[in-house]
Amino acid sequence: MLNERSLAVSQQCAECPIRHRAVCARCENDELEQLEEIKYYRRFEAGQTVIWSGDRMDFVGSVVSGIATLTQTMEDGRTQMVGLLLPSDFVGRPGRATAAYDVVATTDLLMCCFRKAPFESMMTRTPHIAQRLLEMTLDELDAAREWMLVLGRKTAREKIASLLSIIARRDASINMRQTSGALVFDLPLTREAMADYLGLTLETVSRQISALRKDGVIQLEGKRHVTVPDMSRLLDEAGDDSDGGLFA
Amino acid sequence: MLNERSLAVSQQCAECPIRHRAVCARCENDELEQLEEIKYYRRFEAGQTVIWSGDRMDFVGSVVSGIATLTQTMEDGRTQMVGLLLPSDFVGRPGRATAAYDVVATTDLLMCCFRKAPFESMMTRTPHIAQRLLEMTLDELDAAREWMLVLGRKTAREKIASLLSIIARRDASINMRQTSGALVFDLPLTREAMADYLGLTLETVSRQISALRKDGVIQLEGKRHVTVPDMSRLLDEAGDDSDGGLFA
DNA sequence: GTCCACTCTTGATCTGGGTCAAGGAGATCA
DNA sequence: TGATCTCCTTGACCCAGATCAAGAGTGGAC
Repeated sequence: MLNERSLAVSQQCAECPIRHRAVCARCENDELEQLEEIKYYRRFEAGQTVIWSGDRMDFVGSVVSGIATLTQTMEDGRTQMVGLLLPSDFVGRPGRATAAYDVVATTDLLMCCFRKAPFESMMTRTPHIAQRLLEMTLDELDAAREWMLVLGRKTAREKIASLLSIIARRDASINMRQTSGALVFDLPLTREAMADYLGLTLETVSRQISALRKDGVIQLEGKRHVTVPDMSRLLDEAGDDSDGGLFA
Repeated sequence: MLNERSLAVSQQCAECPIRHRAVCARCENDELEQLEEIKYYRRFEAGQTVIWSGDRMDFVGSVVSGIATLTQTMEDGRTQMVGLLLPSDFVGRPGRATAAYDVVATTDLLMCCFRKAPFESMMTRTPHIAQRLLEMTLDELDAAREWMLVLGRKTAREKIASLLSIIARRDASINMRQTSGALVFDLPLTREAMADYLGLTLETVSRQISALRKDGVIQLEGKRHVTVPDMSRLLDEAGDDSDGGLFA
């Protein structure tokens, strides 16, 4: 998941948000070289599944560009998105053989992968890599818990506003497309994907977005291009007291 | 959060589920002694707050006995429980100065704490402690994501059944109170706490528990003492396809 | 062009769970 | 033997969001 630390890292390294530094910003050159040897890139088209829940997973890696989602599905088809993977976010779990969630590319996606076994052995030899992964995992845990509040207690309108704030903030940090006070960005998700993230139906998502537009909280150009004239207004709609600490 | 690994650990060490081994089962004796030097116990009564969200947190630790909850609260009073801390579960975050959630003792609670600064420096010197914490954190992350599905997509009845399965399974692992095929345990939470965990109101929790009782899925003796005659029936009600991987 | 597929919007209606309200069942204390 | 408090149950009613249904853009293929 996205957070301030990984954003900072991704800004350092434009070509590849990882350059192994998202994995470990403290690595020395020889360690980076070792990582270099076991890394490879994988490219996915929008809509492609990166890995299915339950599949054998013999790599770990992180997102270079594009967006992927983590989803869980019940046997009757109900699905819940449990994570949004943005550039520099880490995927995979050292110490586990199979994937726990479906990972799907929402947009065209480039991933930087490391074969799991050598990555793990490197981890035992290079303590600060484990520490770095621990920090990242704790950030993700916080994000997941933040999202539990959204799912459990917020209204549909608040949920939409929460999601828009997250995307807006992430986009502002990465692209710096601010002019005046307004934030402008493109929604990287369909209404259905937003619904799966928010525990809503796509109709409700559509209705609430329309309502926010009607009330002037956001402006829409087409279906995906969003302008937020007043970010604090949006945060207010999201019901977030604190401005900090929230991310995807 | 509870999981199979930490359960196994807690079974090894009856007196104190940690004995530092929940922190690291691989520690050598001299490392254990170092931990011994910086450890201390704290005792809380049922209902007491261990720490408030935003407070300075200068320790990490884990639960020895009793149950605590992690909750988030919005300024209008809506609250969402984001974690249930059972014996051997870890609390606190290396590298962060303030608590992110309210931690409240639900029952009388004994915690084994370590002062944060020395614990952190020990962590950098003892790589497998960081790895152990990483494993535990990844387990918690999985649990949080599992819970996102519960919060986002399950019905009230399924939510109750999910929570009961978790508690039943945890209790079965710890206390081994199985006779015949039935599981028997006491609910460690009030209806209100269950509601906060499940994103429901306490009235709905009460109604759904009554419904499950009426339908023979569970039996109740008093308000808290539960018998599950057929665990697979309960799991079925919870809508869980897979039996594994679920915990609090 | 004009199909077709996909995504999105909007309306009408229904319903699960929230809200409000009135007790009940145990505890603890005097 | 109540008095009171906390926790829980149950009923009546209501509403936010689900469901069902009917289009409206939009864009690619031919």
